[in-house]
Amino acid sequence: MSDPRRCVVHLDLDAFFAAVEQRDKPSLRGRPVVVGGTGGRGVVSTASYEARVYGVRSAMPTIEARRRAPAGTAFLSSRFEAYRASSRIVMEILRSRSPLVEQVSVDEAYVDLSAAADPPGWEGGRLEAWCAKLLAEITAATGGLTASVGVAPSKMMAKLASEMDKPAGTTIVRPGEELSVLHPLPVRAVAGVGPATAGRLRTFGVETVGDLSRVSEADLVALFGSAHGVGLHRLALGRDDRPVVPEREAKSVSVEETFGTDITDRVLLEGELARMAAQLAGRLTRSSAFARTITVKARHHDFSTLTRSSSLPFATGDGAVILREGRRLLSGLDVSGGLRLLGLGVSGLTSHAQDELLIDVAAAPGSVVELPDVGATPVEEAVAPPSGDEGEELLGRRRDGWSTGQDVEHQEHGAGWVWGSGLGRVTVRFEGPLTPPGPVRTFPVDDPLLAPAGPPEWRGART
DNA sequence: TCTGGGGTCCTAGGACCC
DNA sequence: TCTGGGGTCCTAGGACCC
Repeated sequence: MSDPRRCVVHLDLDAFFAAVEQRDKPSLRGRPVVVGGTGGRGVVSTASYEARVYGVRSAMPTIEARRRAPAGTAFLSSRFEAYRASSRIVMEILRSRSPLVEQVSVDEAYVDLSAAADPPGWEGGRLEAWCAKLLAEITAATGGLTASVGVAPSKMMAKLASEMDKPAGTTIVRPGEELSVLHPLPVRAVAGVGPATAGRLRTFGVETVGDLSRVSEADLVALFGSAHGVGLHRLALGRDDRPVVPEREAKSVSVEETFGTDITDRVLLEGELARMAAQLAGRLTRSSAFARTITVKARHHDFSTLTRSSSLPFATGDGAVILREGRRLLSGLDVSGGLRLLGLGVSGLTSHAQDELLIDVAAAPGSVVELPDVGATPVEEAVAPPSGDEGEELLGRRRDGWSTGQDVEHQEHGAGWVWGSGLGRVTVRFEGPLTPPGPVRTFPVDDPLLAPAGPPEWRGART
């Protein structure tokens, strides 16, 4: 069993993206809201609880969600800036409780309370009171967002506990109670058991974690390999001593895009590659990182996906170098059948550029070392000119520049959000987190009085 | 139903070196 | 001439997670 002295908290913000939208858009409160890709190939990121009633789920194609959801459901594109702002507030609150906080994603974190200055302990009702206070503080500080929390002696059990009473619930699994909670659950509850592993286990009659716990470690290793097999065996027995790790260094950075229609035109694809290379270079620069390995990813019309990668003899943060490698890798791929997705990534990250001098020294005397033209070519100039409206349309981008849910500011009507756009018009609802539901007005898409805006200020909202 | 975008970790084979 | 074993690096693909 895991160390009973450990006390791990898992916190999960409830329907996070949708909840932020309902907070910031009063007319959507109490109504079904679906956040995610709104285009033909989009998928759902988050559905509000009102939308889940109709069977709308995360990762579902948006097309399917539109079929299931009732009329009047809001389909919004994501506003990551707004979600990050609220996430930061929540993470700060968690860090005020313990120095050991591991942020898993924008809406999820572990806290190791064993490292806290004044841990509440398992006995009495102190832990319950501690959780209630935490959740109340989060709700107050975020303008009404709710979270669910689980507490247990290990990460796995804390996470499972946080899922048992949603939304806004608290579940505590005390030392010694783990197996009675864990074993009745389906195998999918174990971290690392996805559709493939669950499917293979089912063919052996293994349905629950209890079933899994009765399979020998040797059999699991034979089936799933050493790392996965050993891990499954331990977790099924409730043994989980994975530490709460505050900071991890990124191992790779990537950008990818699924197009509105499959693309066969290499000029268009190289233009996309250039955009991605510039984006990657910017992200590397901002984190003072350099990369040695470049990877191109391509998905065909039939969803088959392949990657091609190559490692440079030096680390680079230069978009032109990344782009040149990317183009070389792309040139070796067959795109005649059309690509539905193109991606570009870098890995082998280091915090310093291994400058070419090192390679020079390492090279045999007299040999010629081909140096990269570091920084010589601005990425934008290294490719064909932007593809124009026709290209944008093929790529599946909005030509009018407005996305549903986006924050805007109108010089006469004030702050609002894009309710919808098309046919040269954009409709805006003028309301914000601190106002009552507001009126709707329609403008030409190029109305000079209308401009994109940052996330609205919600502090002071009544909860 | 027809499948996003950002990641992590693992495996396996081949090259290469000692 | 035919043979070893181990270690590291690289590439490709797949499972999984949020």
